Amino acid sequence: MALFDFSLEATSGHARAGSFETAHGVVQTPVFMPVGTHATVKGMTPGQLRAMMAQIILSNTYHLFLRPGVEVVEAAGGLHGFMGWDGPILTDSGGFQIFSLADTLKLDDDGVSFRSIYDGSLERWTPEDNMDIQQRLGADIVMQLDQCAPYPATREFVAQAVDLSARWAKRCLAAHTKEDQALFGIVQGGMHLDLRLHSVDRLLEIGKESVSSGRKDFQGFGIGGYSVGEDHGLMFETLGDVARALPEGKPRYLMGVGNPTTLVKAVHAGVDMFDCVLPTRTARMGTAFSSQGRMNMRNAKYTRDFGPIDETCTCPTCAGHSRAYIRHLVKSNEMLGGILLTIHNLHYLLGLMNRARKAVVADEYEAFYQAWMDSPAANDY
RNA sequence: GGGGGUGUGCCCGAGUGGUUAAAGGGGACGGGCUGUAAACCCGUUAGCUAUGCUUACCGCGGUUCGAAUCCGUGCGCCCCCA
Repeated sequence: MALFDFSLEATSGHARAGSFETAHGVVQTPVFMPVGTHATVKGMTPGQLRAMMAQIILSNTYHLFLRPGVEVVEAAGGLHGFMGWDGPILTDSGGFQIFSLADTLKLDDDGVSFRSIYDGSLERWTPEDNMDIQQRLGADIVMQLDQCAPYPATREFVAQAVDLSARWAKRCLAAHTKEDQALFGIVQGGMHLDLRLHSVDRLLEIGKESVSSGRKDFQGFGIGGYSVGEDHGLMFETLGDVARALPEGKPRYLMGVGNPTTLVKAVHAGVDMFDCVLPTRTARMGTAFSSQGRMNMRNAKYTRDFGPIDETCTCPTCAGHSRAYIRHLVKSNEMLGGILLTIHNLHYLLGLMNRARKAVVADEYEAFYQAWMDSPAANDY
């Protein structure tokens, strides 16, 4: 099987179980990708990530481009060599950062100018620049440069973002040459189904044209522009139709979504891949995921609670440390608190995706989904 | 024994006559976090029969229309000299 050929191994309703190969190993879906923005999943060593069976991690072009700079990462042998992680890596293009946090960005037909969050210096990317940077960073999967519309936004604005993203998708695809690296296109369109479907059509068309001229196709698709502030659940009014409009034989990656119930529901809708800072960030802030729902470990009720965070959890944190101890660490601002909770939360989400995959393979996803929705864990998200 | 200083809400601490139920910080308590500018941000923190009332700045007494703020006195603590 060629690199990145998506093998759809089982389906259960709309839910899918698949796999694809990268130069750094196989990825089995559905999969959650821990986020390591600055070439590190905050608080985790690569060894710890391996131990919790993280299959693939995400890093960020925007941040690495600004610091330490592409040259440094490239000289270190690419991201894998630089950070000491030999498993698959996906880099986001940085489009999300440019549009969500740079208030001084300037958009023109050819590209985007933006200011560094670190020192305010002016930077400029065309889609071709972005591809060059991501190829040199050397992740296994890279994302096209796109424009992520905020929420709320006018329909006109969202439509314009769809159009720009599609034009950039075409240029990214044309500029991408690295053979052992996959390029994913990104669907935009906000909460408008027709714009979403139009966005999908544009991407499929672009891929087709590229293939017919003897060049490569997108090897998967990101679904961007959700979880940008809209009401909880609004996404699901369109997500299923969007996911299923994408080709069956390519992985579908819902970008930036990571709370447990949303993952269960999105897999139900036909999504294969996820990334999110939620498990790691909330861990550092003192929140634990559990089969009983979210737990704020700062709460006084855990002061003398010497049981594990989650009785049903098999992670190292739950195996060796009590709620009372973790509460104490968090309250004392000890870094170990964040580390232990990060281990636990990632283990929890990775395990959830693992169980989801097994349910799909057994063709029991509907029951799995229902059981989740009826469980106390579902209420809290 | 003499001289000087000081005593504020759970803690530290600002405040020297009214706009002070009392700044600020800490602690405590609660909430938030979704392609990471986040080991971060926000709120609450005297009581009550609660758009008002009561109690509060070491105790007691006084000055004043009005005192955490001024005076007297007692007590505690700190520093210097003997």
